[in-house]
Amino acid sequence: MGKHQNTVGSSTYEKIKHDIIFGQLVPGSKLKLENIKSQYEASVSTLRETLNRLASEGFVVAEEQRGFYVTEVSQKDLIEIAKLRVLLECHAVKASVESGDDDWEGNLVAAHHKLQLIEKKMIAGDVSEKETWKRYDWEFHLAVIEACNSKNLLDLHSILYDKYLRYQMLVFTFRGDEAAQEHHKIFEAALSRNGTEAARLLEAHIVNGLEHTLAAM
Amino acid sequence: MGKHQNTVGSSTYEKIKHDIIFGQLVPGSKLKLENIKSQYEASVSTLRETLNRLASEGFVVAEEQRGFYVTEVSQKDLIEIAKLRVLLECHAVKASVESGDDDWEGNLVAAHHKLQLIEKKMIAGDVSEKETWKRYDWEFHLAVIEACNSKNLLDLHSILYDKYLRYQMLVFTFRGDEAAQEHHKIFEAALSRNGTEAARLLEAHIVNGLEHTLAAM
DNA sequence: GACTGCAATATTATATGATATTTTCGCTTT
DNA sequence: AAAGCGAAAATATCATATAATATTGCAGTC
Repeated sequence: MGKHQNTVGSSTYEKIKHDIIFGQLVPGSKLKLENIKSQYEASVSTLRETLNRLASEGFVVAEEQRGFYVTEVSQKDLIEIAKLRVLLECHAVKASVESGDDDWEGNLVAAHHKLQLIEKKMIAGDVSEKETWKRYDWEFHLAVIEACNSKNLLDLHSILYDKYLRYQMLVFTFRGDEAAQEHHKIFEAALSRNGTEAARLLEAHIVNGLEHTLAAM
Repeated sequence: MGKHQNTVGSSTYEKIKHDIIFGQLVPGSKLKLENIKSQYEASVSTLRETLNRLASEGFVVAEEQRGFYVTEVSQKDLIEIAKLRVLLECHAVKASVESGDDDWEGNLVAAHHKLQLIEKKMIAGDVSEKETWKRYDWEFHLAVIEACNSKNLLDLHSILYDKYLRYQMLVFTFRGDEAAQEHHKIFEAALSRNGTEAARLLEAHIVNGLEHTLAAM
């Protein structure tokens, strides 16, 4: 069902964002329009649209009359992002387990199942599908909070997740079995509608990931 | 001091954002490039850059190959935004009173003083400086949380404040003395480093504003 | 001889109008 | 009515012109 990219604009947006998150575009480097023009096969106007969008989201820094730069990384920034993710995601999970319906449960079960499958593969040593794994991780975390009933909250969370992901990719190391077990516990708490417990587990999960990443930086 | 933005791009960004927040551009209306081109005196490419930025922030909705629209308003959306503002701002104020230094205190005192001055004028019946009043309100709320030590948090809060402000402008009615007293109490709690109390007062302040706005919608 | 300040030059970002696609909408035909 | 077919309108993209910044080279100074 490969969703085909319609416009040049949206596909370059996806590509550049992907390249920032997955480290192909190194933090702090300058994005000279003429250079990236050939690399991403789009005109300057299209690229400027894209870079302006990414700047609003914080993946790119736009300096007036001086061009665009890939946003720098720092331990301080990572800590801020992790804390915000805790704040938003824990709040969201409580709201979500309160009002999640059968569809929500079904979706959550599916997302958890898929995540577990790929985590088993990864633990067994197959690291070939790093990006698929991260997509399933994203889908699981989203599924948990999706019934929080706030589009605004989900939108903010989505950007924070991507920023956090960028740091994880920067120092890529697999936390393996530990993370898988945390996911499973979060899943159980959410499904049994224990919002407080789910939030507690989620916070621990994010903080553990943070410390793992900080240590590797 | 009035720092002047010199590029066409940044000044049209400011103008369009202002016109959305202050209701000159009505919710849901289509932003046809040719039309707004003459209105804002910028080329289509420049306008597209601007509209893409505003779309990332949520003030504009971009529909692929179908153009741009001013984001719709709804009671549900307002409630979501108010709740998020409570979540972020209350978290921030606690962190801020923990680590605010003398500069922070000085800034806060100044911001509170200016806000009180204009609130007195407004209560006395002078409604001519609506925008100045709102700027001072913003500066006060920012001053309270500014020492929270998280640029990411302040950035998110800034956008939420503007979204909330848009709803307040939509149904403009002055809450007067009541809001002024709330501000004063928040100020006192923050200055005496009582984070929990400041957060409690802040939440009440935002919720009161929300109810006031909802009732008028 | 190295350092500072300044002007000429090259590079880069910004802004624009023109062109190519895509969508929309009215009209015809079934 | 519903489907199919253009013409008109709007969006997306591009190549180029303009304005700003960065760089280079050269003089004058310490």
